[in-house]
Amino acid sequence: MKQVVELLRTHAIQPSAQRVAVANYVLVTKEHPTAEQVFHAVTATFPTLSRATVYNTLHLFVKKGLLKQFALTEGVSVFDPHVEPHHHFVDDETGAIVDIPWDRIRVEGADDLPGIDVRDFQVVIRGKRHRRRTTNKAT
Amino acid sequence: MKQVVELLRTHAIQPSAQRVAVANYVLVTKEHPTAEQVFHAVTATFPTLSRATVYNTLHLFVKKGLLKQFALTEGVSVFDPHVEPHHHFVDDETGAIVDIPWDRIRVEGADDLPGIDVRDFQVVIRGKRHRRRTTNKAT
DNA sequence: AGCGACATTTGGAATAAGTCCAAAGTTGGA
DNA sequence: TCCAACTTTGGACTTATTCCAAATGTCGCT
Repeated sequence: MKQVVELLRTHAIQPSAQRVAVANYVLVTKEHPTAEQVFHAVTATFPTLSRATVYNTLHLFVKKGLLKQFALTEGVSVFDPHVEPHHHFVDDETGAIVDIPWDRIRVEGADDLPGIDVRDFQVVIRGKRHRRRTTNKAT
Repeated sequence: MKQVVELLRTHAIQPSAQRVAVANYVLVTKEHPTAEQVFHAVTATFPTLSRATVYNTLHLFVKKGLLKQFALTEGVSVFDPHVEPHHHFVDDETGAIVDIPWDRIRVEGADDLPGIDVRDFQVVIRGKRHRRRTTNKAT
């Protein structure tokens, strides 16, 4: 908890109560929440928090490099505290988003495209998670 | 023009005037338009077309396999008549989206992830286009 | 402790993208 | 011709997000 305050300070962010509350959720989660989900999660413990502040704070964290913002599903942005390069899997059935480690996938040629100054890239995978592999037949 | 009617028929789509008008734009463009952009482009020649019909038609085309829908920029979907697997480059400065041929990039390991039934994947590249090298083309 | 300057938060209005709906229009085939 | 199914439409509604001006909080200085 306390180290979040330090983390914000080292990123030149004033650690207001609201920002600390948002940080304590969004900088830790692996769920790739939308802004709305952040709002719901944080208002549980900080009921006076406003939506506008959630948006302000998320965008500030993105600007300061504490978060990444991704467009992986239609209509909404999701936020991810995992700021190092990595890939994403999107479960078509549930909408769940899962990080895929950078080294798990080998990509060749993406940063060497004519006329393009590549800032970053990632592989986006869609599909479904399959049921646990067991020797039982479940039907 | 006429072959669009045939194309719709072979995909079990009744070729109404509205659908043909939308098809003549969206099945040909390389611009990755949003629904709103389709609406604007097509109402230029078919002024009575409604937004609802544009959405209905785009979704129908997606369902019938004539279009792909992608979430590449925040908040909006774009539509792409290029339905074969390929990658995308998104220009950060202009928002322009450009297809990258499948074979231009080699990806290894994306379809072999534990617990995941991969339906498809693509590389999404972000950056900016750099100055054109003496491409002379009439504007 | 008080003050001013600045930063931050807030609720609500505004905007944008998309969905939903019931009524009206169109069409193909018996 | 007529009808049942299909298609289109405008408008209301929802959801995500931005914008704004007022209120509140913070900090350094005296």
